[in-house]
Amino acid sequence: MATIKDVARAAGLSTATVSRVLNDHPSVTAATRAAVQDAIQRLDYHPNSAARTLRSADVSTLGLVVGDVVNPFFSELARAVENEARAHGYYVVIGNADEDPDRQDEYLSILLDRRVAGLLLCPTAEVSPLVADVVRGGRPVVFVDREIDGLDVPVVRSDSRLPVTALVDHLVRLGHRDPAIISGPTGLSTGRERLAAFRDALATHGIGLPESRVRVGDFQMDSGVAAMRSLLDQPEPPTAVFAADNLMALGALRCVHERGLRLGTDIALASFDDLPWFEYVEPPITAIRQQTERIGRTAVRELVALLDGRPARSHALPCTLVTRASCGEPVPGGEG
Amino acid sequence: MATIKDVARAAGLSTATVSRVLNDHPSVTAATRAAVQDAIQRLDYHPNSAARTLRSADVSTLGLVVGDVVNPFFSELARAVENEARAHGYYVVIGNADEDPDRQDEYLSILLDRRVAGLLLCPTAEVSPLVADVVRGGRPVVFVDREIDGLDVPVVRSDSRLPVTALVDHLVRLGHRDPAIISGPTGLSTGRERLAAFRDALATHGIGLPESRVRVGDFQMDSGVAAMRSLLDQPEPPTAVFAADNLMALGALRCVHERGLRLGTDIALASFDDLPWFEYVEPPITAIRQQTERIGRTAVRELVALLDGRPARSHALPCTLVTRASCGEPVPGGEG
DNA sequence: CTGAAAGCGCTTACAG
DNA sequence: CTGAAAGCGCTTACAG
Repeated sequence: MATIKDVARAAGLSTATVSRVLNDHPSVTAATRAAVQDAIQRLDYHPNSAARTLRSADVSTLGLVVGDVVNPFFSELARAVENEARAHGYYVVIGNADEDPDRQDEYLSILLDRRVAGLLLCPTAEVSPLVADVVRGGRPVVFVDREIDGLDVPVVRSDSRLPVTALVDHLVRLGHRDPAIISGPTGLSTGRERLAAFRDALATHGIGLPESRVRVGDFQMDSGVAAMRSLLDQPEPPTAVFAADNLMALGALRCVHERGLRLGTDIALASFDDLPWFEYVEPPITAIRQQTERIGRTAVRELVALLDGRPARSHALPCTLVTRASCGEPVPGGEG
Repeated sequence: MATIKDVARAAGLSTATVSRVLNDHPSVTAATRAAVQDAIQRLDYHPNSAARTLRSADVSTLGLVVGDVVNPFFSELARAVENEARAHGYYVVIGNADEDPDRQDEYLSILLDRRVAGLLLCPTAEVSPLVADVVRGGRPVVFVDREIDGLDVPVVRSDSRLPVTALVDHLVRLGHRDPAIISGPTGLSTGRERLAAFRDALATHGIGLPESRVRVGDFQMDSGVAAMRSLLDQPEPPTAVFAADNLMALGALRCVHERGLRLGTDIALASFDDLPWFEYVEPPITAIRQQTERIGRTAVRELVALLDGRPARSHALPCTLVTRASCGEPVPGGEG
């Protein structure tokens, strides 16, 4: 692999000059610049970023470790992060934890090894020595979507309490007296919060949430299928199910179809996370809509603040309940 | 931040010995090891990985530049790539081109700068000097999903001809005499191939494909909405539309709903790319199913072959037409 | 405007 | 088993 020395030799110049060209230093003649660029071209030279960052930390790239790339919430988030980052002059390199704490840590250290300027992390586990180290080491980190107790890191996420309460009110109004939940992992803040909000809102209506009405999935599709089956296999199955993310809702939907049940009539279903196609299912699916793009953009802004030496703060962004017909009779003016 | 020197000084040893402890070198006394570990603890020392990888090249990571992260095809591909890569001992770092050739090139060079061992690329543009350079520079590269004319790079992709022909037969059998297509960019091999296959298959039935039956999108959702509107706004709109990827199909679906049309009755719709929720729309959507996971895994295997100094080859994997009801009356035994 | 030289924080033959 | 020293590929004052 060609090094800066090879380029310098090929161009008949010093490595210092080559370096200046690489870094767009103003004091280089156009001719010299051209000669260097030509040599770079010919040798297919790519600067070694390890060496580069050893001298001066690379400040052009942010790292994003996402919970699960195939989850539309995270891919939309990734796109928003990228767009906002570019507006600030940063690139984004993505690692996929696939909801696996070990993978998360691996990508964390890979990204760190590559000396990204800052990190956006959707934590996949509550306890990770690596994450704790990174944070305490003073590296610029912002959490997205999920937080970790005891770590003082800015978090940008949705506030689930209000919309979940609204959903429960909606369900109760439609006559559901025993709603169930397919929860996310209780080891994740989002899993815990949505479950707690659901339980508390039910309590308001004098409805309990016994074990027979709770299944814990992993935010991925298959766990939604399994959870739904298990809920429906009970002697007295629930009449309504709230899936704590879109992938588990998709899994639940698969189960409903498997069994030939009619959505909205035989069984009500609602999802945390709204997706475009929810509108086109028959009947359309009631969902809690997060401001995914805003979450991504806000997180980047807070990270950029950190990088600029300014203080960063946390955000809990509001969500909207979009009532459609999947929980029973359609509500007039549904798209609220 | 503490360096290896600080640790050495604190422990009264040389940096060489500290390094040996860090790398679990066998020839270190237990006592020495303990002393070093103690110093590391006290100073909260974290090795500088840039310096580390400067000495010993990192060969553990592959780069993947994807066409568009929010496209489920690519996110499923990314997951498959990652799983297969891990089975071979590699990590995968992802860059998102967002179907933008400039972004693609930027991520290409970022990944190259960061010294990935090899590259998986879904080319976003036919002409890219950077891509050509990389390939000619002899770097291990495998194309996924799309190929570039004139570049001799192994490609792993779907063979679209057969399934598109089957789809056209299906449409014609259901009485559609003027099917239209929402094509992908003709600057991309996938865009061109699917369009050509569609046109050729129609010709077989003595049906032409005039300009009024072709709209060109960019494989993203909004372009599907616009294309569908434009198709339907004609004096004599088509009775059937084939969207050349899932995101444009979703856009087309949005338009169908906007206009209050009944899918399968007022307008037929089929998609290249199958998605789980296509089954749950009313009526369910006919689609061409790619072997996405297999594409990803095969591509990694070919790249690994290249990295191991073995020859790599191209693959055109077969697809299946999954006929559902969105193009007219349901076909018995649809899931074929 | 350009070059010689020091040095970023590590690892690793080479000695002892 | 441990240390002195060279060097990985860059960048950047410091000269000229």
